Amino acid sequence: MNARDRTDLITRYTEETVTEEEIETLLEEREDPHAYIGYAPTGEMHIGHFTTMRKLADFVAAGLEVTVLVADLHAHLDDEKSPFELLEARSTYYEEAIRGMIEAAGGDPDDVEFVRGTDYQLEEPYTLELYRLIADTTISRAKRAGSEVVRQSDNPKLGGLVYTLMQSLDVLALDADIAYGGIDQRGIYMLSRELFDDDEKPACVFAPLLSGLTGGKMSASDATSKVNLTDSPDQVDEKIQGAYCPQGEVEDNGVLEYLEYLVFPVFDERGEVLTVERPEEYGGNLVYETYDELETDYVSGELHPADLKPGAAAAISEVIDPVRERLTSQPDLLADAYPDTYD
RNA sequence: CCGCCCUUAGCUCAGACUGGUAGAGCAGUCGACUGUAGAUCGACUUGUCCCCCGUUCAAAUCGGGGAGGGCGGACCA
Repeated sequence: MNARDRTDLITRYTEETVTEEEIETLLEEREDPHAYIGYAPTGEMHIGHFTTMRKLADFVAAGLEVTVLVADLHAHLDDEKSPFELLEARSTYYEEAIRGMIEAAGGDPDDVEFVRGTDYQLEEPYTLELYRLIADTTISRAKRAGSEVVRQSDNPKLGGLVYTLMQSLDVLALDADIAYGGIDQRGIYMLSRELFDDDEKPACVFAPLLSGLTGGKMSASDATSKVNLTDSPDQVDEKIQGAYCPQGEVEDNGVLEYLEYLVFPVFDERGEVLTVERPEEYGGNLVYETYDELETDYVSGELHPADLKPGAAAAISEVIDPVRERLTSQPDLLADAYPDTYD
């Protein structure tokens, strides 16, 4: 693969790349540039995480060295979302879930290096650099950078601001050439690019954030707005059945987005196609090899939501199935990480 | 260290002055209408009124103590 093809692979199904030229140049000059994604082990992982993780298989295929940072300290710094005592259990669960997602997406988890925040964030040179950033950055600048990521409240703690600076610094600490994450991470990595020299600042790749199933954004606090990795086929079916899904409309349509960014990319990797069962009275079954074909039928009205939903639910279940199996076969993982939910 | 304010449904809050079986909006659940969902109607559900003690026939409400949160003052060789 040449640099151009590798760049295309790295940037496909993404929301934004900063900048494509930088990435192509990087690939021309270096054999195996280094990409990283960080996750704070807070709440249970869901289908939105899966669409983001799927890309790591593309990264590996494009010849990037890939690191996943399990940012344990960040999970506590962001409004104490994870209690200090649970950081270890949640980090273990996150790593296992992420391995499962990479494998389900057709990648080999062993091609990815896992790092914990506490592996390097508690000592020099990291701490010293962090203090310099703290001294150098205004409160309003840090607040703006982290506003889409850090939990907002009337009485925010300092943790949220330190969180933002730490994540900006992680790029350097991990020696990453490319910072990857959801588009919500944009502000933080733009701060990174602003703070550091040209030869240190990261190129960025951002994944789209999928709409929630209830219309609008996916919400951590609303179980019906998203499919969890451990949802049974029946639960998935129930959630998709209840999803906001206006006929012919693509806007804010979580069901279609799940298909575009998760189901079809994974099916493509596995060599599968999507079958939509439809009663004879409405024209009989349909088979789709690509998302574009499906969207065209949906927009034209040929494909009705009531027929799409069961087919989409089955396909989603099929995609998350290996991850669900992996997690439910180790019940202690979730029980230890979320004792209040699984007692 | 001192002073003041706040704590009521999943969320935002009213009710407290003047004690009498705890409310609204949003959210949620269920029906109707759609070949899905939403929207729109219709119905329904929701409580340790932060905790303890006291006064009273009766306390979310009054008094005392405590916890958590917020704001301000003072100190600053």
